[in-house]
Amino acid sequence: MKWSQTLIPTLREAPADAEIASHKLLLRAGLIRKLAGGVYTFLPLGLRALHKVEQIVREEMDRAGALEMLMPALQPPEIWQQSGRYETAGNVLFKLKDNGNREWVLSPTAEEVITTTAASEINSYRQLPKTFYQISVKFRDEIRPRFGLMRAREFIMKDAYSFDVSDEAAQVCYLKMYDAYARIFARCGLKAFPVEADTGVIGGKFSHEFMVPAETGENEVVYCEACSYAANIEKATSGIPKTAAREIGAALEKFATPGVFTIEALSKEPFSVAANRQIKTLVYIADSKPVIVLIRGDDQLNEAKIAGIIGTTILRAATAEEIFAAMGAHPGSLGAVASTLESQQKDPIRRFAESLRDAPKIYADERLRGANGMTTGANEDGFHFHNVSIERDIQVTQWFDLRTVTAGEPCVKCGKPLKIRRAIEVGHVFKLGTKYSEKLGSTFLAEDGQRRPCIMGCYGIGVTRTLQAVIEQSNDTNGIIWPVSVAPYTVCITPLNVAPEGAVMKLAEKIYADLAAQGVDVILDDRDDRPGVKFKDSELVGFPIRIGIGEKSLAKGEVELKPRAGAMIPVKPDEVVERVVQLIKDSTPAGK
RNA sequence: CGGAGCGUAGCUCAGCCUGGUAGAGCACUUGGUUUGGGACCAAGACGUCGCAGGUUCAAAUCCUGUCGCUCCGACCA
Repeated sequence: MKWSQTLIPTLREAPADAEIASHKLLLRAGLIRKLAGGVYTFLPLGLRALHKVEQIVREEMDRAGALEMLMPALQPPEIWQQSGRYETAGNVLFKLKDNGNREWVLSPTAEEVITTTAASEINSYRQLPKTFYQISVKFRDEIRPRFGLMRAREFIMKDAYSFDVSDEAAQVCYLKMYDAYARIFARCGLKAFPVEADTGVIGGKFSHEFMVPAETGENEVVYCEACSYAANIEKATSGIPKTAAREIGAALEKFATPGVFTIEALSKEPFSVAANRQIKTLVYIADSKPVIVLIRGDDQLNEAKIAGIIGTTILRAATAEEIFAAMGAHPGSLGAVASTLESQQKDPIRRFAESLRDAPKIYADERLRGANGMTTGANEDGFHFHNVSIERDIQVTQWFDLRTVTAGEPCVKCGKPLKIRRAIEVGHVFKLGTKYSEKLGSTFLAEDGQRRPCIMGCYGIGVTRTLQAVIEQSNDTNGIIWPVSVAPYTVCITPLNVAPEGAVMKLAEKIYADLAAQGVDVILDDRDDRPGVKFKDSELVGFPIRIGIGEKSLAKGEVELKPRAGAMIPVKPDEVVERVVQLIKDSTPAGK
């Protein structure tokens, strides 16, 4: 490609709405342009890079035996109602109406469609196992799109779905995909690592996310350097000890705490109750019903955990008004001690609470199990209790691990201190089980004559996000540093004098033709611009290899081979093609 | 959904407080000079000052509404 023939609108300055390095570089290097919030056009150069990522994904999916297909992005809402996700994923579903007022949804993933297809086309164990995938545009109604392609309303995702006859067979599929993912990210030049993950909206039993470490990532990962443990913070647990029991079994003691509404205030004079001897009482609204969550005063609730336990995504903190209606006291004085909770809730003015048939469920963190001598709100404004024994005084519905792990806690596997770092989620693999196959009727007749639901798995890769993650992980002050595997062009030839009959341009044209003949993706910067402009642009765009040709070096019988991330190598003109081909070979990971 | 900020040339922004002829740099066009790290000179083109309404003799500027964008928050009672 000749530079003058394509469109590479580089910018000296980044648009003001770009925050992170990769987003700025995508815009400055002329790869994408924003059409609206979270909606982007891929310009020619950006599309080339995107296609390279897609091709790597395609090759590895094919290698793993998955079958490519293409499903509609525009989908009828009925199948979403059937799976139950019309409600549970409702906050991210784009919904629209056609001119006949019929409703449609724009697909964020395609479990419903593929399961519907499998239901009608797969009927026998003889047809299994099967894994299908597609690379297509997806939609999410993001509350707050940001960081360019990282969190967009419209994006490209590879989604794959496996159908198996048994858990054992599904496990084989899962591992195959897991391996394929490791290969894909390695080929993209990404340092991605798998972590245990929460299953979120998709649902299912078991999952891993593939994470790219980055300060600007929107996820936090808990990991152990001593052993293999790594988990999304939404899922992570630690070996932190339970609250130490105290010897005494003293009776409840109510005391006045006027103006004290925080854990911190209660930990100071004159009360001096350490945060780790307090019980924090939180109220959430899950599917429009209040639930009470208890956690130790010095711990943080992990909302993803409680949402997972209740099995809803429609979970939010209750407002002060809702809390008073449900509890009969205001935040800061709440408590779940049985007697007070009951008396407050029975108060006739608590209409909201009365409208609920059942008392709110009380979920407590495991770390509080067996705790006594604790302090918590009396569920009466301005009062707290001392000497609370949680098992004696509070009717806990169920115990769970609900707290958020913090750095330095002992690893749940090996006991060494855990670390936490930020990361970008680029891939996600799930074991789905029969959640969708049961609801949408994807069953098969087994060898024994029994009809059973398929065991499913699903596997996603954010293709556009992966592209941006590559840039986020590989750039410097001058611009992008593309790995060869996803660079829009591998080689940029930069003649410093573009006079058509000059020796410089003639040599440039020859090297260009020779490289192209070798199958190298090469671009020739034939613009009649000053050298500085051309050098800056080639570094901003980040081509892995630049071949500089100018009168000065040519007089010495040399051209300049400049790897984007390395030092300049003088090379004889008739050796340059060979050297370039070798460089490309050296920088391509084995196994391709 | 709550709070804050911003919408002026393709991009970065000034002008707004204190109402009175629409600005700069970069980019773009033409001519000339220059030519190994984002050149220089000259001439030029590019704006319903987000949109709608109001106040006023007069609105980019003040007021109201609206749309869009950005940031913070929407666990830590």
